[in-house]
Amino acid sequence: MEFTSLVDTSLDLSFRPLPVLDKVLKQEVQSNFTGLSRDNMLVKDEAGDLLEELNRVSSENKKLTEMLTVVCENYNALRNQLMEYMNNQNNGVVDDSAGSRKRKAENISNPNNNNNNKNNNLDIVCGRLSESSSSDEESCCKKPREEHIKTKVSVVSMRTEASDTSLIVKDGYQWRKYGQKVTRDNPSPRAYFRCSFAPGCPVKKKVQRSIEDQSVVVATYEGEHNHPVNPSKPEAAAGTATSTGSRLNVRTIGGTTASVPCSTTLNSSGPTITLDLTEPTTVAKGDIMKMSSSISPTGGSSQRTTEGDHYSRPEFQQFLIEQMASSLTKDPSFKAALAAAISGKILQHNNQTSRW
DNA sequence: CGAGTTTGACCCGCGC
DNA sequence: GCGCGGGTCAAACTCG
Repeated sequence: MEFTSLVDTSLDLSFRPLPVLDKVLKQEVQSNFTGLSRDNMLVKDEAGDLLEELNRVSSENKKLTEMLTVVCENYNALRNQLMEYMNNQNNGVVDDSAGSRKRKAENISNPNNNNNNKNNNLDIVCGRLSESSSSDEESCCKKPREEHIKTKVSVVSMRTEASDTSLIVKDGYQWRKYGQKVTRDNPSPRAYFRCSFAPGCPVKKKVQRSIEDQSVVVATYEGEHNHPVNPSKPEAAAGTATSTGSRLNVRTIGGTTASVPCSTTLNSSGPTITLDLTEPTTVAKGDIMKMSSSISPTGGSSQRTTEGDHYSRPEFQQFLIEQMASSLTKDPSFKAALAAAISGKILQHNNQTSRW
């Protein structure tokens, strides 16, 4: 969805006063000046001062307008960059498993097996992948792709009941477990899940209990969903862990953090956000949006939610715009500058029309 | 009966 | 080249 399609965030400072307003202003100015003409001597000094003041304010307004233009340009440039980044994320989703390896033995011994059929299906779904099947292309694109995937990795840790041995993290999506492995560095097994809600969805997640705290389940998400959250599980979509009552910590691989209306903690792997979800009331979607958009002034650059695609959702974008608008309108200096710019434009316009 | 889970085997990258 | 370990596959099994 086009970001700009929601709200035109650009500031239109070009002055096009309504004819009625223009008339009223002219009358006002005229009456003021006719009133002043009665006492010319006294007015001359004041007029000189006022003109001086007017010139000063006008030049100030000019500067402010220029600054505002620069700010708008910068904002637009940033917005374009953001759009580009988001488009890249949406379009550049690569299923690293699909175009991938086929079992050598199976290919030799049984070339018509199900595995081949599966890969063909995936090639159809993710047309991009079939293009990259040649080994040359694969090798030359390997590094950037890996880097790209790295940017889409997010980690979610969730505190569960100690008695709960399942490795289930309910997050609104439908997952299919395809493997489990005991890793060397952690005695608890790691479970591998693939998103099964939409065919061809490239997202995978690994779930493993924390080595430091066995009651904490750490889920690592890779990739980005190419479909919305499962609508049949709205409670889970809001980030609620339903099974046992739990706490949810969200952080990105980059170690960034977010200021959210809940407690923040520091652990060995960096700052994390703890959402106390043990309460029976579910977290509203709006709250998640708030959390997603509340960027810590001290923490870092960005914060992604569990799925990361909240950014591309219209509700989030609307919320972001509202936040930006409200922060601007709450800023008295911005309001003063805007008022001065507008009044300057009005005066400038009056000067021009009075000259003609 | 279909969808999901379990689990042993296999693949592959990486370090030595 | 070899072994290790993480990741994946797929047949067997379970469950609703």
